[in-house]
Amino acid sequence: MTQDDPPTGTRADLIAAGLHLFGQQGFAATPTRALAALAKTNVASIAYHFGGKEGLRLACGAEVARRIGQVAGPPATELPATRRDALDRLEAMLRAMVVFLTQGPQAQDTVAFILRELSEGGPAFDLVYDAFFLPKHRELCALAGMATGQPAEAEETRLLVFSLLGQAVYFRIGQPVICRRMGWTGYSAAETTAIADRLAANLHAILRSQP
Amino acid sequence: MTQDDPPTGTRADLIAAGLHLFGQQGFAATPTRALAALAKTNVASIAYHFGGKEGLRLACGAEVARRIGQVAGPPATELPATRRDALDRLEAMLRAMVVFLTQGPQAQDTVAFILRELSEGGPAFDLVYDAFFLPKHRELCALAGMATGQPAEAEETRLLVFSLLGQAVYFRIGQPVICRRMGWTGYSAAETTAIADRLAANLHAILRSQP
DNA sequence: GTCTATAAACAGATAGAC
DNA sequence: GTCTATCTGTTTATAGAC
Repeated sequence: MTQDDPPTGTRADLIAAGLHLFGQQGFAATPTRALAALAKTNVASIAYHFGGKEGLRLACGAEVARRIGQVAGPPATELPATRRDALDRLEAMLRAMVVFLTQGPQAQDTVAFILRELSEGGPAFDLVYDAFFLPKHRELCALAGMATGQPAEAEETRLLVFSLLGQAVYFRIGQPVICRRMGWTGYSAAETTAIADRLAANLHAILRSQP
Repeated sequence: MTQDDPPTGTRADLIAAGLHLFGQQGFAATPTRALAALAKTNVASIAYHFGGKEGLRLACGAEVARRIGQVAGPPATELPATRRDALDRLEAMLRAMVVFLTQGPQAQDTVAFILRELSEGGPAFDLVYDAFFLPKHRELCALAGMATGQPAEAEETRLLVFSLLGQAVYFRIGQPVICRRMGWTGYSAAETTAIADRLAANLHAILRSQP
């Protein structure tokens, strides 16, 4: 139910509506009527399918965990052979993350929903932390550790990885500020590339100066 | 009224309650009764002093702009003489920002409120952008431009400054994730220092590799 | 499974005494 | 300026027809 097939029909429509509206306006600010209207169904179906508004929120969290499991895949079977390989893999993952955060068709809703749950301390947060954040961060730490020569789970390495991730996440969270200051109307392909190039340059500079 | 003396009495209590609760739970999720209770007054006083809940939100925004104006001060009169000076000033400002974001007695509420308004696209956002974000970012760009030898308002410079800021902001926004992964219970002095050292090291690595 | 109609709780705003 | 009591609209959840 967490890792299996995607939901269908009215359930899927309501979850899609939940991801979109909860992510955009927040949980409390979203009336059930708006959810039902966006999903082209009636308010009662929320209670029928999920037991209530709160149940829909949890179902959205489960769906996010499922989608992310699909995209991220297993945490890479073999470790890279050389420092150079580790650095390349780190850059590839960082670039993929920027693309996922700034572009992404349905990813936009997924990302917004997670960030909402994070800032609201919502119940879906634990789910996503265990299913995604923790394993992904460990994977990045293993690569960063190999690139710097330090232990993967050392405090410095974990903090270093967070500082790298933070740059990417900020461009999603601070989008309104950034776009206004940059004179952009949004993130199209050109802007995403500019951001990814900047962060890749930072990555190399930071890791090169490390040991 | 925007730059003058701080509010007093019931007005101040309500604004403090607004900053705290709006920042923590969001605007829509905060009932007026909770605001009145925290401010140790009655619900009617919100309408009396601010015209309504929305008015209180704006007053909170104005108060944030006022506090920030106090802390940030004027944008530094003279530019640094050498590249080395520019780098030192950048590091000092970055460290001050980390302390402001992670420590800070009343700053915690102030920061949370701004981030809420940012993510909700609230009306207080424009106020804070003009009063703080834009001038501060310009100041940082001037320093970064001097440190890298590029024009202060070049796209690369503006993006570089955002990537530096993003690291700092993320440690505030992602606090729940970060603390769980690091095994921290919160940000005390030791953790703040560790973060600031990490970001200062990143700053030097990035700017050194720039030109 | 889907829908309409309604119930019960709650929201923000306000009138009017003090 | 402060407060209690109340008004009016909206919310979520549910009962019951189809």
